[in-house]
Amino acid sequence: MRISKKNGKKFAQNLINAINNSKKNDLNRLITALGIRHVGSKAAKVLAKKYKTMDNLSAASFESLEQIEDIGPIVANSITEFFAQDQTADLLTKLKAAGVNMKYIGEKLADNRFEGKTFVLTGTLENYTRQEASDLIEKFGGKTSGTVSKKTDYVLAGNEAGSKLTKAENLGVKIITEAEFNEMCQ
DNA sequence: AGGCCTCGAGATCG
DNA sequence: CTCGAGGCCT
Repeated sequence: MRISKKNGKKFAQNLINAINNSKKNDLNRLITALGIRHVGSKAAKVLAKKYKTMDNLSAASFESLEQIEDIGPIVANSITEFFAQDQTADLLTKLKAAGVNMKYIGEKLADNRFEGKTFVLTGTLENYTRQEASDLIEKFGGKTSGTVSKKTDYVLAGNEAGSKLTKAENLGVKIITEAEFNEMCQ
């Protein structure tokens, strides 16, 4: 499957973003920006960690991909088809020539205080962007998700929190304020 | 069946 | 940003 007209606009925008952010780029961000079907930020992270470099990923076999946790046959197929395209190879060559980082940067603190904990963010935070809060949680070994379920450990609620807050209350999920979150990160 | 990621669309805000 | 629909994985 080639890149359709429908996806062209998004593709171009993602490409621009990838280039602009290249200074602090980690591999997972670049993978996300490629706009591979069924591969968003979560899957990109898993792929970056597994293959370490874009070269390794582009050469990955269907069998190899399918064995990865959370990656099934549909997603694996989507990835191999993407890298089989001539224009993908051209694109990667150009990005490389432009100095875009193609390697995984494994950064993790020794502090795993949030190990095994799942957070859901809702509302607007005062001192963090969503991205920063999310990065912070991950550096402490925790995870962030988009939907509240009984598996959620904490819902970090900022101002103007939405329906996730109600759902958290119904499920009896622990709700924390930004101030409480700060204390947990001290 | 359950969980949640991905993606598109419509409100939000600087 | 938030939400809902759709789809993938276990």
